[in-house]
Amino acid sequence: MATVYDVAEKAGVSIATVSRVFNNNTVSQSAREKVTAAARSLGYTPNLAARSLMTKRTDTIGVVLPDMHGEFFSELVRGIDAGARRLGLHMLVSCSHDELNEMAAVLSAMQGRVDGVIIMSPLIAIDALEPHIPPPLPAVIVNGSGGRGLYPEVNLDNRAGARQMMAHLLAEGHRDICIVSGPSDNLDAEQRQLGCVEAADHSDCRLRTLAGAFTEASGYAAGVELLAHNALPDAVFALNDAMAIGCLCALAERGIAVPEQVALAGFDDIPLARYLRPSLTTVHVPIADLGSRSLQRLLAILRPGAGVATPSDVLVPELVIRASSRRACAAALG
Amino acid sequence: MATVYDVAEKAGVSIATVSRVFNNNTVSQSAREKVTAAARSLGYTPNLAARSLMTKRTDTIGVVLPDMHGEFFSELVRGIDAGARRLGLHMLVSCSHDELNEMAAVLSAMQGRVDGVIIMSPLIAIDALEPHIPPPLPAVIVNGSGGRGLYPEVNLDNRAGARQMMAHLLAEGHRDICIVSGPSDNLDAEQRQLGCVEAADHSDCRLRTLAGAFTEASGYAAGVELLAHNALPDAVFALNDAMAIGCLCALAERGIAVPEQVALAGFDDIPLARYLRPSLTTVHVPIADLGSRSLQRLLAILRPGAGVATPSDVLVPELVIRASSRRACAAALG
DNA sequence: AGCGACGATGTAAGCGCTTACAGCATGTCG
DNA sequence: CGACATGCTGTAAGCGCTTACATCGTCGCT
Repeated sequence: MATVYDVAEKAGVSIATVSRVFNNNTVSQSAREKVTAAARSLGYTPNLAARSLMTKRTDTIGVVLPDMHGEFFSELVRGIDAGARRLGLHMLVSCSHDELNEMAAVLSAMQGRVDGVIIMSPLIAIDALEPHIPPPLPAVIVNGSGGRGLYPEVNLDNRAGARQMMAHLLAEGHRDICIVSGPSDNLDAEQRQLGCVEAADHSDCRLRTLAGAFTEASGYAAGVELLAHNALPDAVFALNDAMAIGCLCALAERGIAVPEQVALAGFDDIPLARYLRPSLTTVHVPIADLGSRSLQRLLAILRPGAGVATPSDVLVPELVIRASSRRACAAALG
Repeated sequence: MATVYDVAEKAGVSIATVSRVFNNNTVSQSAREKVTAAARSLGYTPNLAARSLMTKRTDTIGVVLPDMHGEFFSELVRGIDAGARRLGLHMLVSCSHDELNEMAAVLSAMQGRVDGVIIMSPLIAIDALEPHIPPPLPAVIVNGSGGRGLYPEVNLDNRAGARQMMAHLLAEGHRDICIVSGPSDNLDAEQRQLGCVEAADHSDCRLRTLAGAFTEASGYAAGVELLAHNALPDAVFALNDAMAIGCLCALAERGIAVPEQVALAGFDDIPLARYLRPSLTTVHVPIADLGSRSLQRLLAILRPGAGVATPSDVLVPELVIRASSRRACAAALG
C-alpha cells in the first residue's frame, strides 16, 4: 500500500502538501494537480486508522439493535443509512441483543470504533442500560422510554397511536374489543396497551386482553383461543401487524368473516398490510423517519451548530383505515 | 482517555507489559493482576485506531447490499452478524446501491475500514463490478452470479428451486402455467425464470409470462392483468412471495378461489407465507444460511487454515407445499 | 528601496499502540 | 562452577497520518 511518502516523492512535494490535498486545505493549483496525479497512479488511499489516530474521529456511527427480525429493523437501518451516506458517515451495525450484558459488551466494543451510537432497546429499560454506555460515547436512544434524560431520545408515540385506533373502533360502534398484547417486557407493547386502556376508560366499552408475543404464531394462537371460548368480540386489535396476520389466518380457517363477524386491526403498517384479504386497518409507523431523525439528533451532538436540532423527539403515528375494520352491519344494528 | 502510559505508570510496569496483557502474551501472573487493576481503575480501553495502525487489521467486515427493503436483507444481515459476533468481528453495513458507481464508491470508502467485504449484488453483474473492487480487499460475492472466478461466490440455486416448483405444479396436473417474473436486470429473477423454462421444455405444459418487479404492487398488477384477459391459467407461479401476496389479493378481490380455480405459488418462503389464506406454497430459501456461509468463506481468506472451507458454495432451496397449490379438483377431473 | 502581510510549503513532533531486540534473573546441566 | 537455555520485562522504533510552527518568496505599500 502506498503512503503519503510515496505520493510526496512521486509528486515532488512534501508529505504535508499531500495531506493538505486530501484534507482540502490551502494548496496551490499546480501542487494539487501533481499530487492527485501521483496518488492516482500509485492507487493511494489514505490510511484511515492513521488518520483517526490523529483526528480522534472515525466517521462511523454505531447502530445497536435488539434484533433484526422483520421489516421493522431493516426499515430503521435504511433510514439511518440513507442519512449517514449523505453525510459521508459509515454505519457499524450490531443486532441480536435481548440481554443487558450482551448489550453492554457490544457498546464497549464499539467504543473507539464509532463517533456515536444509536441504540434501540425496546426490551431493556433505558435506566438499566445507561450505566453501561461508556461515558465518552455520544448516544441517542430510539424508541425506548424510561431513561433519566442522560441521552436524547427519539420516540414513537405508541400510546397516541393506540388511542387513535381505539377511537376509530369505538366510532365504528364496537363495544366489545379484544386486544392481543405484545411481549410483557417490551416497552412498545406496554405503551400501546396503555393507550388502549386509556381510551377504553373514557368510554363504555368492554376491553379484554389476550397475551401475544409480536409474532405471527402468537397472533394465530390468540385467534384460536378466541374461538375456543366461543365468545367472539366485536373487534380484535392486535398490537402489531404480524399478530394481526396470524389472527386473521386463524379466523379465516374457522370460517369467521372479517370484518363482517369481527373487525380486525393491527399496528405498524408493514408494507403488505394493504395486500391482505381483507386489507388491514392499522397504525402507520414512520419507521425510516425514526431512523433518520435519530441520526439527526446524534449529529447535533457530534457536530454542534452544524445541524439544526429537530423540533421534536416524538413522532406521532397515523391511523390507516382499510377494509378489515369496516363497520360490521350486524354489530351496528344489534 | 487513558493510554498505555497511564496504565503502565499506575501499575509500575512498562508500556510493553501493558500491551502484552491486552494481547494475551506471556506476562507473569503478578504483573497481569497489577495491570488489569490499574486499567480498570482508569477506565482504560485500548485505542483501536492505534492498534490497527500497527496490526493492519480492523476486525471488521463490510457488508454491501443493494437495498434493505423487505425481510430478505435483514435475515441475511442477521446471519452474518451472528457469525461475526461469535468471532469478535464487527460489521460495517451499507445499503441502497442499485447503481455501479455508487457501489464502487462504497467499496473504495470501505477500504481500510474493513478486513474484507461480503457483496450482494443481484442487480449489477459481477463481472462489471469486479474491476471496482479494490484489489487488496478480500471479497466474497453472495447471490450474484456472472463473476469470472476472481472472488469466491456463495449462491442460491434459484434455477433448481424453480425447477422443483414447476415439477410440483406439473405433478399436480397443471398444464397451463403463468409465471410472474422479476425485474429484468435481477439475476435471481433471471435464474428462476430459466429454471421454469427448462422444466416446461421437458413437459407438455404451456408456459406464459407476466412481467413483475418483486414487489407486492407488481404482483397485484399481474393478477389484475390475468383477469382482464379472461384467460385464467391452471396455476400462477410468482417468482417471489411478495408478488404472490399481491397476486392473491387481486384474485381474491375478484372472487377467484385459490387453489380451487387457480393454484398459486411463490418463492422465498418469507415468515408469513404460512399465515396467508390459503397458506402459500413456496420455495424455502435459507437466507440466514446464505449470510453465515458467505462469512465462513470470507474468513477462509482472512484467516487461512483457521476455518475449514465450506464444502459447497451453492445452497439448494427446498420446496414447501402448502394449501395454495393443492390440486384443483376441476383441473384433475378435466 | 524597505517594510510588513500573506499565501504556499516544508520540517518535525507526535497520536497510542505493537513488537523486535536486548537485558536480566533464574534454574539446569556437564 | 561456568555455559546455556528459559521466562519476563524494558527500551525504542516505528505504523501513516495531521498539524503547529518555521521558512520563504511575492506583493503592495509608504
